[in-house]
Amino acid sequence: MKLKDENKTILIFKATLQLVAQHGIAGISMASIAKTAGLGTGTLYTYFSSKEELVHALYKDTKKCTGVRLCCQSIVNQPVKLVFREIWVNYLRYRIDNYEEGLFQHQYMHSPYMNESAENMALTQQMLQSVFDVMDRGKQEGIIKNVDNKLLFAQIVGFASELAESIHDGHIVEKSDFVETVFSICWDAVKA
Amino acid sequence: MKLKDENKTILIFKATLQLVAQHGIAGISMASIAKTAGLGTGTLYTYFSSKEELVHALYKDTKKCTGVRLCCQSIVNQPVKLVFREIWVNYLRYRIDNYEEGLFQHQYMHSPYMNESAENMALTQQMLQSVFDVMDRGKQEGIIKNVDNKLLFAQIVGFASELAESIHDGHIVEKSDFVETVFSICWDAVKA
Amino acid sequence: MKLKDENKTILIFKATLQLVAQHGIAGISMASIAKTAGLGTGTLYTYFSSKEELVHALYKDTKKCTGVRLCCQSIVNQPVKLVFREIWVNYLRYRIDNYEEGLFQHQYMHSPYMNESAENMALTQQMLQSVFDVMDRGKQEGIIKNVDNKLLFAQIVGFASELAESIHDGHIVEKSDFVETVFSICWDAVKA
Amino acid sequence: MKLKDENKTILIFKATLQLVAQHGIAGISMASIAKTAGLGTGTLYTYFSSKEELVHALYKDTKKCTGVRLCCQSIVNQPVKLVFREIWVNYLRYRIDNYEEGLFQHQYMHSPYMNESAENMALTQQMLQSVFDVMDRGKQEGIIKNVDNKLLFAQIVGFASELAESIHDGHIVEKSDFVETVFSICWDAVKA
DNA sequence: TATGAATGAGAATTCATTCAT
DNA sequence: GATGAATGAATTCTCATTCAT
Repeated sequence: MKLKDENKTILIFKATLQLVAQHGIAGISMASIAKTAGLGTGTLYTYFSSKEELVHALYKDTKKCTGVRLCCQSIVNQPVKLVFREIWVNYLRYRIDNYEEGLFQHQYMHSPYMNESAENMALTQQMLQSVFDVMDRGKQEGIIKNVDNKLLFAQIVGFASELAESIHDGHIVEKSDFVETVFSICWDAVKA
Repeated sequence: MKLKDENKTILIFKATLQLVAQHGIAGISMASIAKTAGLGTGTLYTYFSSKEELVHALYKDTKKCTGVRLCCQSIVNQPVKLVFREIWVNYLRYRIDNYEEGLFQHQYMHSPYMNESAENMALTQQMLQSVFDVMDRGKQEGIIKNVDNKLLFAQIVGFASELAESIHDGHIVEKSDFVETVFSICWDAVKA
Repeated sequence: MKLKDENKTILIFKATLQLVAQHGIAGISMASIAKTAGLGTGTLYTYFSSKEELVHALYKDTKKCTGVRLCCQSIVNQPVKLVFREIWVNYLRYRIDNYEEGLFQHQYMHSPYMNESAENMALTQQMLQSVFDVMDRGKQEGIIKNVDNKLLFAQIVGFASELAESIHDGHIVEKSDFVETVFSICWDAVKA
Repeated sequence: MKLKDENKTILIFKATLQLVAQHGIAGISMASIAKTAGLGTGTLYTYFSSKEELVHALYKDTKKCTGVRLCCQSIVNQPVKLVFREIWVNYLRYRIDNYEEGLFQHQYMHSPYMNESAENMALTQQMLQSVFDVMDRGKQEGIIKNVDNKLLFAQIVGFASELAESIHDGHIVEKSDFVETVFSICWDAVKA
């Protein structure tokens, strides 16, 4: 008896992300996913009961990864700017290196699949909180602008997203001082 | 594209944007566009020879609008910060008020339709240039960071996009000092 | 503009009945129905939203026909035996001449489609009542067995069904005195 | 069909009959049979080389049982009415108590599986003959209608079938005098 | 020109059967 | 021998496009 292969789930996820990056969420078909993953079409249904379920599961999976990347407990007590830098650069790195996931998440949220279940909402919220915590500490110390966290958050996320996209599209090329430069822009935006 | 009735073209564009906002570019069908526009399916083919052409035409149309909004010739000789503010706030306003168009453009660029014809490339470039011009002037005057324009551009576009999206999703609510606050963040990011 | 063609519904029903007679309810596919009806597969969905709906609609349609055949208002005041004979022979004729419909109804009732909606239940009940009425009159007149109507009904329906089936299968061949003979059997069964 | 475990064959037959009763012959899948029987899908193929073979084997099996029930050699020399009653009541009992088998047989005969092999034909014929023999004796004794045996047979089989079905569906409820009553109807139908 | 019924290619999904364990 | 994961052909259903009215 063959056992269900955890590995295959990853294979399917990878194939799906790749196809979404290439053709958008509109451009994926179960047939193309199966082919890309090197599986039979029927096999997909051993792991996911429908295309919809596959997409939802993938969203949850990538979202989980995003969260994990941002939360860096180890340095949480360091100076605000350092923590902030650590978090943001981590996030930026993640968005650049996992462009496909970011794109998928964005497309998912504006797709017929969008359903942002309570569960997924919670994941997002938890990710947000760790950033808000640092911001609040920065405000108390008077080194971060005293404005709605959400506005600051929009700035840092939007900037990172746009950078990742531009790099992916070849409009921006990473140079040696890239991280230094973009973080200085980011920090100036949020600092008091 | 025979322009039998300019009015109907607008009707079709509006219906398409609305549907893309609701269900993503993956979720539109000629039937649903026709129904939403209050037309027969066959009628769409009087105005566009195919679904693809419709989507491309819509992209070109919204892109043209974006460009028009950003280029404010009248004040081009005012102080850099003023011009910059004018351009960015205009853009932000546009992204907020025409959330559907922004979303459509983003989905288009990462979809099977993406074909970013030479013509569309030129449109984008032209839009960019007007912003780059101001930035260059600001650099000469020493009031804007002396870094790659594309990085600064990523910041202002990414921020505006994220704000528009957050407002649309109800995560951020516009208050009286909204524009003031977000522009101060934006300016701090780019200023020297 | 082409108008929806009532004729096509009949075409589809006929094709379906024919295929059910040939291969059973298990043996019908939308493709085969379309082909038999001389239509495109997609066309079926203009008339019925799903295979299931098609099957339900056909059941309702054939059931309605059955009811109409049995109710012969014109002779309802004639002597019991005459009315009874009229009804039963009509029914028998119907079952023989519309073997496909009878088979379909039977298969429907024992199929994944079986859902016997309240509406369909009502149709059946109404058909039953007209027979029960004659039986009751016959009992009052002392010429029909004083037993549960349902038992007598089982006899006349079961006999007719079996005859229709045997004729269809070629096991029984109708001779000149066929109706006379089978009705005498039927009447002896129910008469007091 | 390797008979590795006679027990499993029965398990499979039972599961199949149950599923056919629930969902019709159209509604059975190897997966559902395996699940209902508490076996793996692959296991079915140890006992039957294909779904088709399984269905044919089941038909043969139930048909064999039917035959056995009807042939009651012990009383074959008793008075005609007694023998006839014995056979018919046996058959009725069988149809009521094994409703699933009767339904399966009927669906089988009008399904894509219907192939009524020579072998199965012979089984049916043999069953018929034992009934025809009694009828012929009854005719000689002048106590049974002198009409084509097949017509009389249609009556007794059709009646029993309909009764079994009505009881199964809850339309008829067996009371203490049930057998007495229905046999009197049946006998009146065939008696001279 | 406007319409929506008709079409069939293509997408999602099911399922009999095979095969590795 | 028993199992259930893997497979792909077949099935249901969707949808861009055509065409009769």
